[in-house]
Amino acid sequence: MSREKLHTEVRRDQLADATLAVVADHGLRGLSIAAVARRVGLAPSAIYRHFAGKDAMLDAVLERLRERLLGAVAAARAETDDPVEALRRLLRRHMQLIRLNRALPRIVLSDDYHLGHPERRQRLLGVFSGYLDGVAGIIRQGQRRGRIRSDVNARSLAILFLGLIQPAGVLWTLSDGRFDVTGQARAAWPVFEQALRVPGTPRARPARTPRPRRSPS
Amino acid sequence: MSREKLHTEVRRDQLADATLAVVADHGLRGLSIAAVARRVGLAPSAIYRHFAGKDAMLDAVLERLRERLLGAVAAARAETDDPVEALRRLLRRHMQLIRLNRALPRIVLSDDYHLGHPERRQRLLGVFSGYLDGVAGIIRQGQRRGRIRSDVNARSLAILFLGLIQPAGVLWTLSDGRFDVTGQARAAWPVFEQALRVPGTPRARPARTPRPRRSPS
DNA sequence: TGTACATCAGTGAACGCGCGTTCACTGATGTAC
DNA sequence: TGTACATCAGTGAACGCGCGTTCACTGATGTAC
Repeated sequence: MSREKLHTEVRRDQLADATLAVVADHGLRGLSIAAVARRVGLAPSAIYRHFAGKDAMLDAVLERLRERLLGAVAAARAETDDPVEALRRLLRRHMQLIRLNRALPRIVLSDDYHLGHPERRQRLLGVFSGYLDGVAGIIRQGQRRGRIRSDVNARSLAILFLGLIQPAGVLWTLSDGRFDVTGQARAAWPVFEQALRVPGTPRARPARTPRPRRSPS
Repeated sequence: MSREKLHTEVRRDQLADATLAVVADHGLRGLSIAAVARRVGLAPSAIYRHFAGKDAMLDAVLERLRERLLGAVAAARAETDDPVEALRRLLRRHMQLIRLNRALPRIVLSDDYHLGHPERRQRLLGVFSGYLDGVAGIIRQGQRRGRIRSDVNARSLAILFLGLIQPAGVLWTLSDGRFDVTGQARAAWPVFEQALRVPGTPRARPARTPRPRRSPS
């Protein structure tokens, strides 16, 4: 195995990745110090040179997921000025994030991660809040411009947006990747878009950025 | 403690309830034979008079949750003939189910429950499918009657309906009951209703059964 | 450029703990006559 | 209604296992002179 000495910053990164991989393959319950060590070719005791313990390792992993989630929100916002289009892109990005990080739903949805660890639950709630704040921000922008209905508060709509993603993610995980997440997203998006529309507004307003494929209505 | 001898059918029921309670309080990770035994006032070894092992106990618990979930669908269908109203009632019932069975989201969403147990994953997927079939059935009925848009398939809409519930449930669990699930449901429902509407249909068609409160539009 | 020393990422053996499960047993409850 | 026996839900002690963590150690890498 690797056996060679690496600087602790490098190892920490490597170990965080390995942890995500183990969780992706074997779930939180299958996550053990030994499994992570095996994955990078170290003795279990070596882990303690880089993390105070298992808890610290899990904290590092959550931080990593937080960055990626909020990164997706920021990227979607940066790509376009149209709020509705930004949401569509975020949906895409989020689905891709789940497909690439199978550990994401496992950690974010598992109560085992935070039960009995109040500080950790607080942090996880913080990640959710941060994400929802980002989405609500986009929605509020759309409301100010009259593109999105204003009779429902942005936060509730943001949670509804999350509902576009979460069940699909769960089914995808449960079916071991057989469930078609992107297909579901493609089918659900136009429905959500109609739900956002200001009551009385006619059908399709063209988005500011051109769309690649359009599902046949 | 109880110590008295009970017939095994009675004990099995009691133990299944105790298991749900332990999971509600301490999560799947906190679920141990000892904890369940303590809850009903028995010695840990007594459990094995009624279940082959921990796995069998978890199977019984899933069966119980399945009954309650599908029961909610059946009840909602039975109460009204209007498909859209049936969905609204199911939403209510499902939220209540979560509030009363805090173990429900923990078990249904936790990968620890099924990872490494292919048969169990299959069963859990079966519960999901059964629920979604029920919802899709209601939706198809609405589509036939022209109350619900037909340009999106019923299954996708059913998953979207689940999206009304799941994120709320997760936030409720994470926030330890502080998140207002029913409030979210009340806010999200009209949006979902609009999303279902056949494009071009005017605003409010009165439901066949009268509604108690109506959120101010 | 070479030598002496400090630092620090690695190892393997050992620990204590909690947990699921087994087993020989007890004594209350149900049943046959 | 009473007696003898079978059944069966209970007990407590003991087990083996996996896991997180500790600790004395090794030897490679970096640094000071």
